Amino acid sequence: MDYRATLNLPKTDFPMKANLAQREPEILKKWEEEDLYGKICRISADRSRYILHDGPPYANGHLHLGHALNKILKDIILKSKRMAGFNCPYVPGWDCHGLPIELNVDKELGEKKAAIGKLAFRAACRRYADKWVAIQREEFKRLGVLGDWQNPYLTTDYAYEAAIAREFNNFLLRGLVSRSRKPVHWCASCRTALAEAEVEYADHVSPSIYVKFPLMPTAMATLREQYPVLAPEWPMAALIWTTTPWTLPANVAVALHPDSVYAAVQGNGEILIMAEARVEQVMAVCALTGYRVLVTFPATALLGQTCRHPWLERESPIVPADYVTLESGSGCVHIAPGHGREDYFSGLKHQLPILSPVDDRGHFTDAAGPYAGMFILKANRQIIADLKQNGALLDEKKLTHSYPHCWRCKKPVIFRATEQWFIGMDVAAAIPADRPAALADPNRPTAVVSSALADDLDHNTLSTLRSRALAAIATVDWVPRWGRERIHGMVAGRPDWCLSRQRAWGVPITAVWCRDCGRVLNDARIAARISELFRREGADAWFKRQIADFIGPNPEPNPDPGPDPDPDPGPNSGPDADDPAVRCACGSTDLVKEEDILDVWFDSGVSFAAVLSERSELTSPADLYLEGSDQHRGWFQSSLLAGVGTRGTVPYRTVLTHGFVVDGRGKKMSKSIGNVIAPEKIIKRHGAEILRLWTASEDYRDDIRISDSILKQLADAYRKIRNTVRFLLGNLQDFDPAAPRALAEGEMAELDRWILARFEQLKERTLAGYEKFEFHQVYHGLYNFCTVSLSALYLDIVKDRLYTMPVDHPQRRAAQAVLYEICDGLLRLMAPILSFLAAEAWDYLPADGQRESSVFLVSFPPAKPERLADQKLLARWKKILLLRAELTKALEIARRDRVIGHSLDAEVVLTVSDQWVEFITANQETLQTVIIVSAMRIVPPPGASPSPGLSLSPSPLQEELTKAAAVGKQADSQQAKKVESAYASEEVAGLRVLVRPAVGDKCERCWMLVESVGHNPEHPSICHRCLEAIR
RNA sequence: GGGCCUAUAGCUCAGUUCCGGUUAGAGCGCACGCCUGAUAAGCGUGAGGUCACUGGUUCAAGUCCAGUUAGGCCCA
Repeated sequence: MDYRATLNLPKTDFPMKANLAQREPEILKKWEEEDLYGKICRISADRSRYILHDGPPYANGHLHLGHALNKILKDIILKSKRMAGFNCPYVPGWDCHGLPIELNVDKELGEKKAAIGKLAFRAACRRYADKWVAIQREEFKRLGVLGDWQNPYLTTDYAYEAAIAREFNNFLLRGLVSRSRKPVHWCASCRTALAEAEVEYADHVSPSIYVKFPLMPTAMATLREQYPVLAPEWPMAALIWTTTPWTLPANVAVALHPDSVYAAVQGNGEILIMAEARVEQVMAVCALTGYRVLVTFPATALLGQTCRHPWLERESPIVPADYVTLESGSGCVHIAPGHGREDYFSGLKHQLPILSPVDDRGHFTDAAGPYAGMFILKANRQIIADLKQNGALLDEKKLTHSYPHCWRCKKPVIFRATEQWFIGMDVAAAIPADRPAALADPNRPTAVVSSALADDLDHNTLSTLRSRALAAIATVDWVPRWGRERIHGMVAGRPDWCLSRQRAWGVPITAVWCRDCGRVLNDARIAARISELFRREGADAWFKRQIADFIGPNPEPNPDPGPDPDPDPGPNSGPDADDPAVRCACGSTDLVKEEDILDVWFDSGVSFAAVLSERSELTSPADLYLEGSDQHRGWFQSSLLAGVGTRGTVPYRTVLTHGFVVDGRGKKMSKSIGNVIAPEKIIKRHGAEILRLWTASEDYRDDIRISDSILKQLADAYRKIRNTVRFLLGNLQDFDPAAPRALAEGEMAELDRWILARFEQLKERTLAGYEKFEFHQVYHGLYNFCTVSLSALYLDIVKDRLYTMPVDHPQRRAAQAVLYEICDGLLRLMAPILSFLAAEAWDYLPADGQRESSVFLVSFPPAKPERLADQKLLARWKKILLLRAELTKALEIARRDRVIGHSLDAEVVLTVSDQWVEFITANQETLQTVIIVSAMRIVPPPGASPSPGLSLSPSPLQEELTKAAAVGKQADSQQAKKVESAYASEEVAGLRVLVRPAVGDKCERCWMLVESVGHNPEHPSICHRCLEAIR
């Protein structure tokens, strides 16, 4: 008879093979069709909100792994928060303005760009950004990220552009914005400013000259006082080296390295000051022989003194600068803040004037005196000649070196100071007090920089943006904790925020200034008009419209002004058709609008105002910002400054950062190394689910590695989890979760109660992991539970009960109830990470009539802490598992020795020391079940007298062993020898284990070796237990 | 060059938040075996670590301190 058919073997349609590349798109389609995200929002509408505000990725190019990591982390957090009972709307965003898009559109347009005009060019940029938003949106959705993909926020939305202008003007009105000069890369041929990305480095031949800057009399006197060897008859000069003679007219200082030693070198009847370490080389280059180092002294001896410009009546103070190098030159550096980046910072630090007597075309202006009108590179020669003539030149050579060139016209570029717009970090200004309530009001008027602001301006004491931002940093929860140090250091040390870019694609600096006096108009009425027009027409309005539309009385009063939230506007509160035309304080009406473009960091920095405060489903401040650690310099900081500067408060409560994706050896990914892995490739090969698992599996606070072998490992782990779930489902095919439970929990088998306790521990660990954003803890917990607790232990053991017992046997039903609860709970716990697996398997879980249609509509499994209350249970199992480990070792030895194959072939005979006797006797049945053998007996140790009260076999072990060998079915002398050497445990003192073939025949149905097999003539090949089961 | 951070088996992580305490653990992978009623599955056993390196504090250091090396982010 075929007894196989009488077993309850697992059965399920849930496929073993995931085939994710194909299945995932189907699941996504289903989510979209049933509007899963919308459903979740609807059922959680009245729950308390948890707002994760999306930092907008840049709308350019396909996604890389960094994007995937970031968005998946966000998705895991949001899904886990939803399942933990929160209402979590997710509005994804994109950063759509800025240079990279402009450059790419430039490339696409080629020659045409010049012809089409600014507005058409901006339209092309908008189309370009829209195209990439559409592409990236699909790529993000493919990762299984749930969100309001139909209504994302784009920084190019008209309302968003209006918000950017509004917030800029908010800064302006508070007195935080100013104009001043700053050097930028400038192409004199294209007559335009260049960004770093537009500069290419190539070899260039420059003059290399050493120039003397005579010390002023006081400086010489001070030095001589300290170092009398410096005789008064010799003039002294600091010797500087430069490759850009044309910057000398803009010289305002000479810098020394503050920690270096300088030398006074005598030669040619004069004394030259230079770094001691450079003397030999400089003298060699300048071919000066017979020189003599008179004395050396620390730089401090000269710092604070002054020298004289080589030909101008201008003093040049001697200042310290860390960037002075002793690798080249003389150790004395000529400083022209208008023509160099480092020079500029020195200028700011020492309050030096920023001179830049060079016009758009690269010609000297009148301020350059005798060189006015000359092209700067041509003027080099003249300047050198003049220096030579007045004796200031020590040496002149040619030098070939790497020099920046314009990417388009390939001509060398220059550094030139131009007027730029800044937010001042240290300006005393009317920064509002921290009043989050005002921010949270969704009805806050947006088109009007209104009475609320006027109120702020009146009532707040002045403070600086830097001090307020630093104070605000302390109120935020930074995860990991060092984020606070990092951003604090950056904010403390950062220069003023340079807002202006000489570009075309972006929101303009919406400032109006007076052509006559240069003053910037600070007028709330103008700000309000700008904001309103942008809202209707986008930022293009600035370029499309005349200035009168922004400054004059509103030319076309809005026929539908909308609800006025403030019925009694203050004196400065909005457009009014009766207002007279705006004038500058100087009386002039000759006003111009600025055409520079705002830094894109400003765009995204005000996203809290443009999105969180504007959309009814969102709130500001957000609960969480989550980005890569580079954003301490970027978005976290721009948001901080924008929030503090305009609202007096930070737009986030918690900031979570992740590291960067690196390759298997920990090296950063770069095209040139060729170690870049595209997410698309991984999705095609393994599925997005593996990418999600990868995101969860590593501790993302550090950099996270990826490689083929890591992916393979994760794919293996996925398969293990999937198979475990499949096995659970297969054993639940005949289970009705709605039916009354066969056994109360207290009546369940020891094994069942243990696994439920383990599951409880898993729940605790998992929920804590989600709570702390430590998803690798969640992953390891889930995975270990599946492999160790379930697959290797509980499921392997409980198979016998599930397969062989009668369908309705209480013990079998009890096991199923356990499986059901665990399967249901596991799917819930894994859903935020293994979203596709959880969603797919959810549909195969037996329904109880109340079941939600998607795992994402339910909560995490409820905690049942009472299961962990029984400390004795857990302590008992610690011992049981320790014994199991020892017994399986003994079984393995027997297997190796060909005594047994399957563990059910075995009978285990063991002897233990007194301290273990009681425990093992009491748990004998559980132990036997746990090691899956056919029989187990406990005998006293050799020579021991039987303990009273214990039902132990009285025969000593040795006797037992001999007997066992004799009755063994295939007993022969060789076998007897093997059997004699019982395994002695090292872990459990006194434990000796004998493994031998079990007595009896193998039951064809349950595979146990039982003496009752053969007793029933009708069913001679099965045991008594199975006989019961099939009746 | 500066700021912040990281370093535990081949891989991914634990190692009891700040106040150090037995022989440093897990899973995977690998090797060897078992099973053939989870089967392109399942089970078992085993081998893998100078806790990056050097020095210091201490009775005692993976853990605390300093430096070095390698790597990452941001600046210069």
